[in-house]
Amino acid sequence: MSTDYPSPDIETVQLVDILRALADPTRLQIVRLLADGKPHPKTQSEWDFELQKSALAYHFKSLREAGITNTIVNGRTHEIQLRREELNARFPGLIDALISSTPDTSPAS
Amino acid sequence: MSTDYPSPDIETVQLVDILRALADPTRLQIVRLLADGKPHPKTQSEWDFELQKSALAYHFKSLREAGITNTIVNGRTHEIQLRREELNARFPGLIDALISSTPDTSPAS
DNA sequence: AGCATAGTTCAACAAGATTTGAACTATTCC
DNA sequence: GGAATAGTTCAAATCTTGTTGAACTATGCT
Repeated sequence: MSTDYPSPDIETVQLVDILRALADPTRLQIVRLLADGKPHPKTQSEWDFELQKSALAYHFKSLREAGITNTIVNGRTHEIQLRREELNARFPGLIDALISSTPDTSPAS
Repeated sequence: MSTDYPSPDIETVQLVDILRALADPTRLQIVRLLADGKPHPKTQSEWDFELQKSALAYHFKSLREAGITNTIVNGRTHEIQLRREELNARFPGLIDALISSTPDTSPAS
């Protein structure tokens, strides 16, 4: 049957919801890895988080529902893709700023 | 006595903490109102949120601790100021993207 | 000193977010 | 059809956030 994974229309997406979705280390990291704009399989082994697959599914769903990603169903595997162009049109500069910023700062030595 | 309101060194500020701080409608709105870079008094009547002063104090503290604002003590009144230049150097384009994006979208009619 | 004003802190509560494991659905392959 | 693979959903447990009201600290004013 039509198992469908709808993302909200970009016009209805609110900034605060984008921020809430990205205000989590796991999801921020996912988005950074999606930065190339290409679809990435949801397959647990592709992501090296120490999380159960149900937790990973929860984060993927959060990102999709916030309007950040699209889901592409491909037989038995699913892929997610950053909605880079749409997000850029709706919130100019935001995604670039998030992705280009250094992932982490090493402690002062 | 020295009642002090320390903000973290900008170099130690992590993006995810900035995002967590801004992932709340009240705090996002505060930051938008601070966009002019000038100090704004914390005085409850200056902000028209429907919140107790303790809740407002909680949000101001969250923003300061996340590294987003500075506190300026001026006798019995306090002011907060967006750390615009420092944030811009640390996370280029981020604050601009947040501030320039439309505050809200009206529901489709 | 005494009082008013500005703001903070604290404990308690309510509401939300995250994780886990188990059960479930959908798809592919033999 | 049956087994394996990929992913979702659900309830339960736990943790984190935001709000309130009351008590408190600090400063200014008379």
